[in-house]
Amino acid sequence: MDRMITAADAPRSPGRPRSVRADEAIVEATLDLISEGTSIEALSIEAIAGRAGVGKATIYRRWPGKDALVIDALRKLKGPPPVPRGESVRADLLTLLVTVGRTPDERAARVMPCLIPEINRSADRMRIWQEITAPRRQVMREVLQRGMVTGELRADLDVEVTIGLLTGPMLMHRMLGWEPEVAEQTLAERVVDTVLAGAAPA
Amino acid sequence: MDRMITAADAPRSPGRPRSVRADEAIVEATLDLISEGTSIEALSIEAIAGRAGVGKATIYRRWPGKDALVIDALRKLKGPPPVPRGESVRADLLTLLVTVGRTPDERAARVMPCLIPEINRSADRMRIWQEITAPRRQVMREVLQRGMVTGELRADLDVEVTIGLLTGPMLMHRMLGWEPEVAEQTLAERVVDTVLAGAAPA
DNA sequence: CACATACGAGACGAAGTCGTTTCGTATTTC
DNA sequence: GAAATACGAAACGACTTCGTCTCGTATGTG
Repeated sequence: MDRMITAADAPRSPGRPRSVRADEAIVEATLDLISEGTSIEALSIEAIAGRAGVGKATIYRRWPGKDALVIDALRKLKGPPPVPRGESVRADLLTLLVTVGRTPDERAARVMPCLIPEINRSADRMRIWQEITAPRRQVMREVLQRGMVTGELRADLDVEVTIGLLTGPMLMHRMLGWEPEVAEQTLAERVVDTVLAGAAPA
Repeated sequence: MDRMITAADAPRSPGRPRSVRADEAIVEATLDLISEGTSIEALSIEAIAGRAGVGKATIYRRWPGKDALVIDALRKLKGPPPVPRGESVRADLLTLLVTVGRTPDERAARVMPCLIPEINRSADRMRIWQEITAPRRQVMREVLQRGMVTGELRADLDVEVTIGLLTGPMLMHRMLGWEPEVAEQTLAERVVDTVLAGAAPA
């Protein structure tokens, strides 16, 4: 994967050092533009430079092209996965569900839908996506496995599919406008409770 | 919504009539390009004309611009929702799930992910999306309600959320590469059975 | 201080796209 | 046969973006 040459790098060479301020301004401008609706394909270096208040050369000095810059910017967007409090499985799942498709950064919710076409354009990018989202799935997996041990969940639960059952509707809600009138907290509760109860008669 | 002026229109005026062959070639070329990964924003009239073997003027004679053409092309892509056979709720749900994100046209599965950013760019487009997908959700809703009557499903089932539980994982699978190693038929069975059984202990 | 490098700004030619218009030709009605 | 309209092809001027390069200036190391 392409890596930028940051202000932090460089073996203390002579001359003026790279501006950390420019580093951040470029990445921020990139994320802003994407989150405002500019598709990655239509994203231009000119626009990024203009938004960042930076010369184009300053960008090309750091990244070989648009794609490498975008990948670096998206890496910056991700935060650590949320840590559930561990009280009950139901409460932990609720905590995780309301953050599906979110990160600490408010722009993430708007950026994510824009990435789906990119993901589907190459197996390589889909792999990158899997790596980024894996830690979050792992957290949910551990909560479910804990529930199977404590008896809060059935012992023969299909854990992987259950992750999909919980996550899928939340993603649909956020990315496809499913059930737009229902608040996220309410939807999360209904999803968890319906998954727990099952559709078959008691 | 903008409408094209088709070969079928025109009150039998004199002069050479519009070529139906060109109509179809333009729409087909548009769908081909989108399904091959060209984002809608990056889609060019030039490329469509070239692919269709048609002059640009022939396109501008029918549609006012790119957006109107794309909307018309997507309309052509949709087919009627599948009709479940009505044997058992479980079998009907399986039938519906394997067609989630599909239509009779093979390209639909590749086109759909490309539309998500467009949907999220305006409330108007999200509404159009809802209208297109509503009939399919309605079919699943009826299957679930039938199951509540026959006793195959619990009487107090949250129908809307259950639709999301069933559909969401299949969409994740298709659009985000979730569980890429699992076959669709197998995944559909596991999803249905896990939803039916529920996660809580028996 | 001398030197090296980065900075923002912008000029550069090449390429692509836009929507319109003009070709010469083809097809249909009256 | 005359008139009307559509056809594919291509040229038009205006615009945007590309990646490179050159300005004059700023900020570091030695």
